[in-house]
Amino acid sequence: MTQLDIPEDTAEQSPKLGRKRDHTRDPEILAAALEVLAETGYDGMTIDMVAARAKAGKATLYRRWPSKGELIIDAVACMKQSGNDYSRLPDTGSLRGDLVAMIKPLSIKDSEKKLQILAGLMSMLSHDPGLADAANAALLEPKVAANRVLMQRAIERGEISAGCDIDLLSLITPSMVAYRVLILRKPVDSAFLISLIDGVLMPAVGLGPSANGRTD
Amino acid sequence: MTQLDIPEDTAEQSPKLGRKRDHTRDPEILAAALEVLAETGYDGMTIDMVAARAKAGKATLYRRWPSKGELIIDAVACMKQSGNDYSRLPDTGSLRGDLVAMIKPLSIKDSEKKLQILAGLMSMLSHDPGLADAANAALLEPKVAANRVLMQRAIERGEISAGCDIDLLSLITPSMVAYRVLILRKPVDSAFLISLIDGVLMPAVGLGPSANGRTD
DNA sequence: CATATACGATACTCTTGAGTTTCGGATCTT
DNA sequence: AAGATCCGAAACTCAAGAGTATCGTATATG
Repeated sequence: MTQLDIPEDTAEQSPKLGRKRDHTRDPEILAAALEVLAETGYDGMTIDMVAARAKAGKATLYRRWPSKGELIIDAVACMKQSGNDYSRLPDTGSLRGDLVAMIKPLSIKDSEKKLQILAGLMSMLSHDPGLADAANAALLEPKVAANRVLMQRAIERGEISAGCDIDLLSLITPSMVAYRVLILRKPVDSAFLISLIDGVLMPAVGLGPSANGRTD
Repeated sequence: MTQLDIPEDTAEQSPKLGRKRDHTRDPEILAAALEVLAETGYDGMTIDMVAARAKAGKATLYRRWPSKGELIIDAVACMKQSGNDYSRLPDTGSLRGDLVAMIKPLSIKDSEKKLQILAGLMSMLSHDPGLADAANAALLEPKVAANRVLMQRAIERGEISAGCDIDLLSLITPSMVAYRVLILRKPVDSAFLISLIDGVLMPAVGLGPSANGRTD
């Protein structure tokens, strides 16, 4: 259990004899598992649901993964690839500009889907630390890391004080978005995110209402 | 379903004839349900577990609640009474003093227990809005409301600007504590909470590092 | 003491879902 | 075309848990 690295993706064993091809269906199956997981939660989700969603046979899933638990661990771990791409971050010259540039409808939808998956796993996180780390690494940490990089760059260019608690501040937006989506069940819009930037983050890094290039 | 008010607590019907007493066991049973819920989550929890924990028979639970779902709805709704008492809030004269005065080991333990209960319910909140509202009202909103009152008083005494987004700021501590407990699974200590107060909340309300009575 | 009621324990039914097996058909290799 | 292998569908086994029913007991009333 709790094997989180993904040793096989494509081209797993040596293709010996006449068979169609290797586990090419894996991506569809894992995507189907994530969809069902987001919709019904881990306990509500059944293997038959995943198989039907992927238009695959239940036996196919069990030929590939030993159990339901391993399947979802694999599915969550594989999320690190899919979803939003945080490898090329905006660089507008100001921290506020960078943070605002991160607000995109696609990014919001991606966050909401990831949070639904997280909600489906939540009750297991306390009992399986490995799954908790994997879920965090795949679902939340990418966004947190992006925030951290933007703030670190702002420190390096002398825009904000080096005394800021970057590790703390980079968690604020993700945690507030999670609260709003999962608990309050309100939509996340750019107005909410701008409020966080201007009402919380900018003051916290020492850039008060008059210390930046806002036009409002 | 989703009947959230609690019409009976003690003295429910007219005691007609010779029976021991009415549903005096209700509090123990509901407390047991909350314990099991926090430990195993809604789906992992069984009626037998709750009955055993409360040293009651399974039939007793079904004589009192029609289903497992109704039992936990009742249990969550009844949490509004128990737990920390936010009716008498500190009044130290300064917002920072009030916020710091709210930090107590007992309050932290209470929050962590409530968050475990929340985690156990999380996957159902998307499918049952009534349960989501009840869980929020019982588990998180009391603390949020307390924060809001403290900030509102700071506005009224002229300590902070009336332009602060109090409804937003009062969510920061709860959401960050939830993130830390449920996702990062790190302990909540006073150092973390002080960091939030001094590194996030105070700057956001316009009380920078030199504008308050801190001695550090 | 007699009676009625609520309780705890336990045995029971019934549904659901995890995991297994079987089988016919499709596809790739040779 | 022949053979080997993988796949999807569906029938199957098995365990667990929700909810029900029964029974002996304890207790309060009268």
